[in-house]
Amino acid sequence: MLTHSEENYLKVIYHLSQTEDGGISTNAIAQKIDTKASSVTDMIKKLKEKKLITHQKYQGVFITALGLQTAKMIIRKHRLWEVFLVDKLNFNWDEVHDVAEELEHIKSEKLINALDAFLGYPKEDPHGDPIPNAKGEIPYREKELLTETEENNNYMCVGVKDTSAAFLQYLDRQKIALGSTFMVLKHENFDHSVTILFQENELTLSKVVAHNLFVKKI
Amino acid sequence: MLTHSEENYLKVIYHLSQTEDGGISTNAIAQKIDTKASSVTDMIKKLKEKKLITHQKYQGVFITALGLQTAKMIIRKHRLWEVFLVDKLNFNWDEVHDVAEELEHIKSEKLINALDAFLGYPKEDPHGDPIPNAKGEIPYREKELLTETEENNNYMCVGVKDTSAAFLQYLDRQKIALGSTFMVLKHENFDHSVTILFQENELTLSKVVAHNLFVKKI
DNA sequence: ATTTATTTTTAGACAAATCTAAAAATATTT
DNA sequence: AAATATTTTTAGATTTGTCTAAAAATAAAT
Repeated sequence: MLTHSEENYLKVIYHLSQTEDGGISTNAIAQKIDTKASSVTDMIKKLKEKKLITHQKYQGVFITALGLQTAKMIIRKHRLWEVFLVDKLNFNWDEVHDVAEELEHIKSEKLINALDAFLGYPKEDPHGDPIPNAKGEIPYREKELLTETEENNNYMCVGVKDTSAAFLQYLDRQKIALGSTFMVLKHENFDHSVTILFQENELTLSKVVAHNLFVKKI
Repeated sequence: MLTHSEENYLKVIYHLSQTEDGGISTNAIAQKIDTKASSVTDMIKKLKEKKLITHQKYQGVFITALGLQTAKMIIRKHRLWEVFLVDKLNFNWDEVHDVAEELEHIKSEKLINALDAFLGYPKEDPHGDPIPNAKGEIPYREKELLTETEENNNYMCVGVKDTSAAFLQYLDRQKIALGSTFMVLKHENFDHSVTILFQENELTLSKVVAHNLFVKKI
């Protein structure tokens, strides 16, 4: 049985493991959790003790198979709760993160599986991130960043990389939501902005925006 | 902002205040929380510091107006989550307590009010306990213990005093649920058992059972 | 009204999760 | 390859919530 704090660390280590190849550094974890490196070192000992990660001094952290499975179950809970908040309680997608961050620590397998069924076994959360099933399997969905797209092709928005309220609210103002479709007109070499044809209007998205929007060719 | 532990203590103090007249003793709290009197003394200092209770050494604890309102909001959350678990996730009424005990600490007013609306502003939880509204008002419902009833009158089961899984499962086996109706046939002087006519059968309930069933004359 | 019993509080300790400051190990630079 | 910089760990302190054991206050009983 893990504490809230242990679960938070494990989740961050899992996410970092997705993009990093080697071990995860103490500093990388500290930065994500917004804590001091010394606190991370302490927590590493606890997670290692519980066989969720491997670690040797001054080398990075590696997540174990047990850690991986455990992390996926936490992420499963987080994302299912997000779906609940949006689909059932009419939260906006920029309002769900903090509450889901609390709800993900509720310990009841029956609860989360019943919630999954109640929601109709959703495959993705409100930000387009995949929801692990009860076994920990993560559904794959084709997607690429808007920055990687080809001109004169049609795409559908299927996810966001940055899930900050600021970015999501920006998308709201542009009327861009998951499921929105558009044609990519032009990649601007100069500033890497992307101009799209969306709802009969030309819309230019900055490099930062384009680099945080996941799309799929249609 | 209160910790989980502070909220648990406050809730217990609230419940004890409902039945006790004078101040709530350290020991009474310790027994309910299943902890040591010294731990209670420590926590009393914290709750007093936060103006949720008043207390002077060796005298009992009294809950303040602020403490009362805070406690009601915790109970509101607990009971609304119980309704959610039973109505939406098909939990049985004997399975909801522990999970609701965790869920009640989730801190989001928006969440709880949205949940309330989603559930259709229920007045009572699955055990027949009243749910405080967003203002903290508690709907009153007429009820009495089965032990207090009159023979040859009809009653409806409207609540349980003991919410333990053991008692609730006993009621399940007898097919007694909230809303069940029956006629009280006989109060046995000898052992204070109560015989009722329920679903065309005579059923004798022990004093313990009868003393934990809330009913309403119909 | 003393003595005895119970309750409550205090004092000191411990585990969990954090911090600061300093030491140790590793990386980087010239 | 030595000097410098960065990262990581250790050591010791703090806060929260708990505990045990002893002291203090209150309640009960003879």
